[in-house]
Amino acid sequence: MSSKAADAFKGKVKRATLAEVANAVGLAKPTVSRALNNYPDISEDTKRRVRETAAAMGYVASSRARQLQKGSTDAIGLVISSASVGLQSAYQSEFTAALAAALDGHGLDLLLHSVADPVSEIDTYNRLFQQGKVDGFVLMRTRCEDDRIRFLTERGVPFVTQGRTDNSAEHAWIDIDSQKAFADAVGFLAGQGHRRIATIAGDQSIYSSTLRLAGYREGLERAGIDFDPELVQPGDFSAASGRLGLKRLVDSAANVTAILCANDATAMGAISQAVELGIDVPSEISVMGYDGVRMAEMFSPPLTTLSHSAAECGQRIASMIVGLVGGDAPTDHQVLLPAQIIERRSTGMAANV
Amino acid sequence: MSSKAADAFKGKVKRATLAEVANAVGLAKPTVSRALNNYPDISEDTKRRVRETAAAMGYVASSRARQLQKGSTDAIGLVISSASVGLQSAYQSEFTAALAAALDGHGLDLLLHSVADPVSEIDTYNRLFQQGKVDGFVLMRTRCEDDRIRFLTERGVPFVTQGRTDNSAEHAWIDIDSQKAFADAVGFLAGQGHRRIATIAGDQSIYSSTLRLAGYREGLERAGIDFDPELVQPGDFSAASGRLGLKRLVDSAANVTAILCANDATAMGAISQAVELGIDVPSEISVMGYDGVRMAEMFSPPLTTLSHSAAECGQRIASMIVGLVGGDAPTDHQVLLPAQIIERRSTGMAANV
DNA sequence: ACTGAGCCCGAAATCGTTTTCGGTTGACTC
DNA sequence: GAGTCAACCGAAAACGATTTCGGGCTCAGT
Repeated sequence: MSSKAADAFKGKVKRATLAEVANAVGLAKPTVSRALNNYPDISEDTKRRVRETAAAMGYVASSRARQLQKGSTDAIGLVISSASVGLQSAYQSEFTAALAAALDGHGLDLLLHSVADPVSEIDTYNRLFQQGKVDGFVLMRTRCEDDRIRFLTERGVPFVTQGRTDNSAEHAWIDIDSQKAFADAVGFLAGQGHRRIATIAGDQSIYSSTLRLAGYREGLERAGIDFDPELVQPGDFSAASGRLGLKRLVDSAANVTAILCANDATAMGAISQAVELGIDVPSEISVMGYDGVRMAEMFSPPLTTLSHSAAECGQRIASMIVGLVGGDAPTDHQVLLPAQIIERRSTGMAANV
Repeated sequence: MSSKAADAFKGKVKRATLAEVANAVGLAKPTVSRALNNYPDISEDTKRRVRETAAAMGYVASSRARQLQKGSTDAIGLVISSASVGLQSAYQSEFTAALAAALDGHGLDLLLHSVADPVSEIDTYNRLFQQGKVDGFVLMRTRCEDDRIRFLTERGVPFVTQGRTDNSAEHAWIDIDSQKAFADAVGFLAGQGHRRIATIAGDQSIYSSTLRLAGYREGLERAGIDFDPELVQPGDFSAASGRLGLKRLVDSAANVTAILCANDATAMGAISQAVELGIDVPSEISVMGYDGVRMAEMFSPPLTTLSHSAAECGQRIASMIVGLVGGDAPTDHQVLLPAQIIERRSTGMAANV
């Protein structure tokens, strides 16, 4: 039964080969190859003839063979760890989709590989590249000291990170200026009369989290507000950490009137906790997110957040990686993008001063 | 500058080849190949020796060359259309992550390809397979009459769909029993005293939407409630359609006390609209979702929904596709999974009877 | 000592492209 | 009319693995 299916399958799947096309059109393989690849030393007439028969035969060049010969893959790798957030995060998946779309524009595919065990992460990068499955990588969620980056840099594997690191001078990266964004956000909240502005931070091993925190302090300083360590709650980008953070802030009776969250998920968690505690957002407490995920708009109340374009980020990364694979120096590709405040209804004027 | 980088890159990236390993260990290529692939006709001693030197040299077989010879790719394709939801939907991305993780267990990679223009969708499937970039496909969001399915079936390309279609007897699929799920949901709501139970449907060109609607009617009938077409709002799985649907239902003064939404995003949209309209959920109106996305738990109020395991779905699909690529008949792989009600706080007893 | 059976291993072909390097043509010069 | 130069095209090698086929060994059996 199943072997019959296999036979049928094999029968139908037989692709035309270059040699067959060459034979049909009465030319040699190399000629057909060059005609199809539009080489200048083939007459227009021949090209046309070749193209026609090739099309008629439904010929599509085997990328396997082509890759073997040319040495490149036309695919770039993205490894997500199923243990941690991976695509679970709305932002990550929006970004991934944008990236895939942008890569398509360059004729590249995105090879998505999930790794269960964080320990074997490096190994996966190595294998994927050594096997010749990808020409380079895109790294998400860069950590302050990121083993992956050291490893890839050492072997000269092309990659671009989304987010900087402790030694981002050395590699290609694209990042959102989250420090400025957070400073702006604090300024925005201060402008609404808030003085007791708390933050629920992200995972501090992620470099960007430290930047966001730095931006928070910078904004405070600029607004002439003293920094109060009590108003900094730890978090990990999860909605759960938002819930917990808000509860702690409320329990601490620190008179917080506004909370700046490390990302939108955290903000949503914080709000949902607030609602449960009978605290109104924004009249009693303002909550602000970061990332501008699609869902934020539909939340109740719609989330005030700092937004940046995942699409543009994807576009930029795509052309960066193309450049890198082409031999550009990593240091030639370092891009900082701005984020802007999107005011919705989770923030408002400070209540009691 | 950049050429220097390219040189450095090329220098570092030089992989060991089979011939080199063979040379180093003093054996012929085929022997080394078979030793590495653990063929029975190679002595244990030789295998060990080969493995050791291979490891020492950091040899990793080029999958390009291997694929060319063996004819298979060890990758399966997932094409998302950037125009429509794609990975934007929380459920789709959770599912994608689960799928990637499950495929990894079978030594397969997931090739993610984004297509901007829906018209070129079929063409993309064709090219990806013809080029030999993938061994098969996973299709998400199957439509009632799905061109992709006809196309792939005709050429005997292995694929499994997530969701049935009008002629799902012919192909491999996995699906959630959304019809039963919706019938159950209606029963659940009826059990809480609701009689005016509305639904905000999904895109009716998606097969599953029709099933959900059928389940809704089935549940109504079973609960002895008359079907009222006025209580069926059109939608498209978006939060926006949830907002609109709720507004329409409220405006119609149809005394709705419960709304069953096509998916979680729609439910969240409906709730956010309700809140804006000053309608309390669930005391004035109960809202129920479907899919059980992670975010639903953190919503305010936490969403009552119908949940199914994306992880299991991914697992099953992975082994199905492996079977299909191995030559199994598509009809041998058809799986229906149940969903179960997760009661949270967006639903409650009917208010005024 | 000779034969046949296993056990190991190697030579060469193969997968389907692209590249390198020439080799025909014909037109065009002087 | 020999020589030069383009313009086109083809033969063979290359990419790096796997598979097919067959050939040395060793060792037991007679």
